[in-house]
Amino acid sequence: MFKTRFAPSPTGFLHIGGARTCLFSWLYARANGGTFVLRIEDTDTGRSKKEYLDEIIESIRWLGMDWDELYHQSDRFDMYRQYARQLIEEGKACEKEGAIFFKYEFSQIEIDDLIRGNIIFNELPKKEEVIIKSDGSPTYNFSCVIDDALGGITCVVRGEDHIPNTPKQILMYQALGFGVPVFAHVPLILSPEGGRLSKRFGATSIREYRNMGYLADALVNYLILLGWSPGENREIISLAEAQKYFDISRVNKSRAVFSLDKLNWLNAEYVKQYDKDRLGDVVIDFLRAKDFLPESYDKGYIIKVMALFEGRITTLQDIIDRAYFCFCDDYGYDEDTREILKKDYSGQILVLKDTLSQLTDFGCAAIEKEFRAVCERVGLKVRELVHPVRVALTGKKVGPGLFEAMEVLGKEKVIERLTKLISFWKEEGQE
RNA sequence: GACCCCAUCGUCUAGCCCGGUCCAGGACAUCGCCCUUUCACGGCGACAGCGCCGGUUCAAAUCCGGCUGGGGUCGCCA
Repeated sequence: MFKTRFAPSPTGFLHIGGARTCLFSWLYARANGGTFVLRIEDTDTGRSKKEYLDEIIESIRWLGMDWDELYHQSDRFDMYRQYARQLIEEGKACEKEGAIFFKYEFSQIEIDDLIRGNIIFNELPKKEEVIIKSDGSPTYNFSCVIDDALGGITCVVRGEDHIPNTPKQILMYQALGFGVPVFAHVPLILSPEGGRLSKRFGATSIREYRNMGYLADALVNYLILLGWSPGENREIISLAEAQKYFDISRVNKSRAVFSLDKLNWLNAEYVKQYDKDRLGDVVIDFLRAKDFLPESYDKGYIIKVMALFEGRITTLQDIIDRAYFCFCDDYGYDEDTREILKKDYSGQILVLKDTLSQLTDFGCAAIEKEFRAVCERVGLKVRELVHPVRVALTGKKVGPGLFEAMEVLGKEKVIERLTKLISFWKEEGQE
């Protein structure tokens, strides 16, 4: 039976690195039909905060992971102290300056690591380790060993920054008479600058990525690819599928640099391939969180707007920035559209307006047919009329396909906005 | 400083365990071309890599050793 765990400390938000470690641990358990435990390492009572804990739990859920057990180390202090006392009685630990120290002898220690093979330590820098602090709380190394042993964790999956802790912990397992589990130290994630993923790099917490408009499925897919590969040149893979193929021994030993470019590509890819109805729900949630959702919104309309921008946006935030005209009428014409609006096409647009207003089928195919016919009638190339009309309808120089956009906006708004452009030219002419 | 980890295109990686099929495959990014009402999407193509040295071998990205480079840890933080 496989059993793994993820043991976050609620002293900060869940960041990219932690999420990836959690993911690999979860994947390893699920790929083998095992169980997964969430253990909250809140032994540092001063630094642990409930808001961090809530954020961590929310992020893990958002990414699509679940767990079979969840417990807090802060509920188990008595137990840790009991084991420490046992060590004192056995002469393996001693009380000093109000704290309890575990004493150990040097010996060669071998770590059984699923990712990097065996790691051998020939020397340790110290010969004693604090296990119970003077305030009565346990230290990380001690509570970690006891919980992993008692919880029946078969493989400890954690970041490679814990490798130096492992020999000390193995000594504790042995002193306590527990069996030693297998380990899997996953490599760290580096920031694009090469250093550790931290303050230097803009966004590090999972929540920030959510706020920026990344899809959970895309972010998870990206994280899965960072250090592991399903092979066969596959890049797009869901959590559910990764669960089938994940093999922890194939996780890379080397550190990986976080690439926002690749995440962006994956996110755009997911936006394109996502089930339309589901994307609608996700977008609605996002817009609501951003306080951009109209009081009376129509999911069908939002799905149509998304179709308009499919292949043109990378994050959900782009909808707010670029599809503003789909939700509001109070936009002005961008500065960079001056060149397009320089020439006055009022006459031709008036013809277009009249023709379109008589159209009964306001579908994009019919609109395009009429639009081209009008161009021919007034002696303009299609491109000459397309650009000013786009500015009229969107306020922008670039945007979605014009005829599709017209269909989505509907006849009434199109006519209204064309009229507005004609009066814009009128005013310009008077100045 | 001590202990430990790592090393394939700029980046993520396949290949490495079981040497030849690899003058190293895919992807992102970049740059061209095509498509086109703009921007994109898409299609096609280009650029670009086995850190170095030595060994083993008929043959090494693949095995061994050394070097160099990068990283982690050395808290009554986790």
